[in-house]
Amino acid sequence: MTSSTATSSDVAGSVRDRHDAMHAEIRRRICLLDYPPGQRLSEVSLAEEFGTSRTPMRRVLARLEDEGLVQSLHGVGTLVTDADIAALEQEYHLRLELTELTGRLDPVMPDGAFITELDRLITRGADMIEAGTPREFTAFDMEVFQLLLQLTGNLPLRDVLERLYYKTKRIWLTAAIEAQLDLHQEFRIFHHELEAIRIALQSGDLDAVAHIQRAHISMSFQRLRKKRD
Amino acid sequence: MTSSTATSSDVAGSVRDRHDAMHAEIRRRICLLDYPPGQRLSEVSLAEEFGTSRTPMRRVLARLEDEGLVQSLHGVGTLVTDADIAALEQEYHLRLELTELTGRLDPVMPDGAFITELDRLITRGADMIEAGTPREFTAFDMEVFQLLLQLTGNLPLRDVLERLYYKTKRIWLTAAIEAQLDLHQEFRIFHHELEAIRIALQSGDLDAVAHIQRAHISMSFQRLRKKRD
DNA sequence: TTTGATCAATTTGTGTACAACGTTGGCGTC
DNA sequence: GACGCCAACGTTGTACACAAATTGATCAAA
Repeated sequence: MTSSTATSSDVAGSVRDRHDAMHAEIRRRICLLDYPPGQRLSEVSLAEEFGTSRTPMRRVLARLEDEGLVQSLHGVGTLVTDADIAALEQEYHLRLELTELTGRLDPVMPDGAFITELDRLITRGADMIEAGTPREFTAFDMEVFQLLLQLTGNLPLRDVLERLYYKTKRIWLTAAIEAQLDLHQEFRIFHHELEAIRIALQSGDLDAVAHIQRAHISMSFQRLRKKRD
Repeated sequence: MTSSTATSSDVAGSVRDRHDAMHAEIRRRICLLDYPPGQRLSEVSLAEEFGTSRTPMRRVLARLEDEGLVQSLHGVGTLVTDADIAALEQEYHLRLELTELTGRLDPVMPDGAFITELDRLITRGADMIEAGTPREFTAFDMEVFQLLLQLTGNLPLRDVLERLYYKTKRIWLTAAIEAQLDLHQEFRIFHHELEAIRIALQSGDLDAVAHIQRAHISMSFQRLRKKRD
């Protein structure tokens, strides 16, 4: 899960790896709506679950707060942040542009393992079109995102895109469910996107891959906005 | 999620404001090379200086670590991160593109107070060309950056640009000093840039302002790279 | 002199008790 | 019945004591 953390130096990163693992897991739960917006998280409960004390858990939650996924209020609790439409719009616009940048900044031509993994995901996605739940679809979407992120070697760009993804995806999902968006149609469109990306990859055109992603992110947000009216 | 985070609700943000103030101050010292790369920071000393204990200070340092300005090593200390040329190059490329975006994503037409402040800074910069020290120049550069950042209303973009600025500026400065770059020439060029920006602002062309900034960031990095050979 | 191990000192990481703060429910009064 | 006060409770923020880890010095042996 926390595979490619590349704690540059040595084995001393074991402590940091534990923190990263906790952070990734809680972030995943928030994105999968296991912790829906408004949910109150308990520092002591989470600390006990991960077999540690409040101190390290508080550091993880503080990082999630800096990333805008939770908000800690003195005397109240640590709450999963709720939808902020204005912020969501700004984050989406920025995500569009940054996604396009992945094709221009340090593009990394994928190796065989990458293609194999992508094909595996495409097949899994095809099976999921009919029988998939929203939760499974979101988990699938996360995996695809993490894979395609490797197409740029620009690490700061990766970090920013990852942050924006986790901050926008769950809000999009809650809004999509609330607006009764046709999720099965979304699955089909996503499947088409992946096939288009695969074709572009076979041509070795990473810039095209980036623009395909950009187009689909844009359209996805447009569909949601149209449905909300 | 940095400085101007509009502590949404009420006075309860006083605690958070204290943290933000400590964070901004230490970040400033790092950027001004008061804490040069490799410097070892003491949690207890900093805590005492800011009139608090290690716990809140550790949270501030953890945030600085997430931003890549320091690195904490168990049993060793908290060290100001050193130059990483490969990372610097990636950060600069990303900064270029994001700076250009400020002219397209939620551009904010400046009001009178903004122009007044810009004129004040330009005048101060002119006085500094002959008599300014590298430290004063950097502090001046920081003020200009913070002001021009207000030309975009896209908050996530602001956050990312701010992070990249503080991560790259100090490394550029150390490398510039080490490569014996002509800092007075850099001052003059910067002064010209500000006058060009002022003209573009009078035309109300925020996209031009963004491109001027982009061009100067690019050229600044090019001059440094040429000097390093 | 060089090399090696051992130990003390310093630093970050963790656990825990307590303070600060907001919420909620009950109780009393109007 | 409605409104307001207040106290008890739960939660986050802070302080401090201790554990874990690395570094540097010191000393002994080859």
